Amino acid sequence: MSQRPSAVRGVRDHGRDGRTTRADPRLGVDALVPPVPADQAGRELLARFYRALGDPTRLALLAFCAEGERTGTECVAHAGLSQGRVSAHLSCLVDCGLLEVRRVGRFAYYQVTDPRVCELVALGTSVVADHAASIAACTRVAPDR
Amino acid sequence: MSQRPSAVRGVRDHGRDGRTTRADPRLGVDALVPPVPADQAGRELLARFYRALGDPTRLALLAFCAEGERTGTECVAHAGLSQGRVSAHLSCLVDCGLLEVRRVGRFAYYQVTDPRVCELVALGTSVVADHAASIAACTRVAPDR
DNA sequence: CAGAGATATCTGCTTATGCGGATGATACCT
DNA sequence: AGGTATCATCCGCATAAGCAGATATCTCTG
Repeated sequence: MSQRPSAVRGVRDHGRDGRTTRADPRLGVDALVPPVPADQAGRELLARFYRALGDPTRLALLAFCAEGERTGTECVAHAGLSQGRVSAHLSCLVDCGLLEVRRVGRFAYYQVTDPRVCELVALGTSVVADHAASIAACTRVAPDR
Repeated sequence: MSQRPSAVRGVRDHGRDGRTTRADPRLGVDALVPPVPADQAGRELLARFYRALGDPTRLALLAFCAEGERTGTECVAHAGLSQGRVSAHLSCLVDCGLLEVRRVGRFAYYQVTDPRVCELVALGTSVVADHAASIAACTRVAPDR
């Protein structure tokens, strides 16, 4: 079946079969393991949350609504898409906890209020800045057709 | 065209037309605006990055490779999917800066090394914990067909 | 109450993305 | 060299998810 990679081949030895582990002192204790849910359902939820951030239109709306409260109509004008589509995007962002909505009469005021959302975006932006070229080249999982 | 929402209607007045803004003292200065790129191309990159996190299989692989270096074959066994698919997932994660790969002979050792990745996952998990029900209900943007 | 504006939802279409399985390219072992 | 294991890429297929446009609701104004 699957072979064990044969140990240490001239590369610096740092573990039983030449591999680093979290116990490896080179990595330090603060390089924590990400708290990804162990159950499939939890991972599906987390994945769905990240997918909500995985659309350029929603990111633009998020930035727009971070500057202050915005009505749906203002968001439509800003996004330049159909009213129905923008409404759906906004609902999605609210459902995922990325945006809050305050309803007054026939108006809906959207705004980013959770500071974690800003941190999340800041971290993402930071990583992207370091890998822009390869991310641009990554045609995701499916080949570029 | 679009009406201006008429100002202040009994609700607490906190702005020109009853809306909060980032200048609103209630929000404080540390409630920063998320640094979403102003250009469409930059947002597309950032969105693509988040989409890489938006798949339960990739999240599972990320967690698996955070515990220490893992070979491709080990990842295949852990994910329980076809070898080709897992390989593509891993390449995607590497391209997006979420995973690093070290190649030795015919083996590829994958591992999470960037602490920002862990922070990113921790933040996401935290927000998801507060909105689990509505995220589960959010059939994304497309209606549930 | 009738008309207009603001939102949300539904329909049908198109593209993106996940999947298995085949194929190909290397590296390792005997 | 020949056989096998590891990993990457390609193919065709099925579903997810984005989009515009049409309605459907509800609210406000006159």
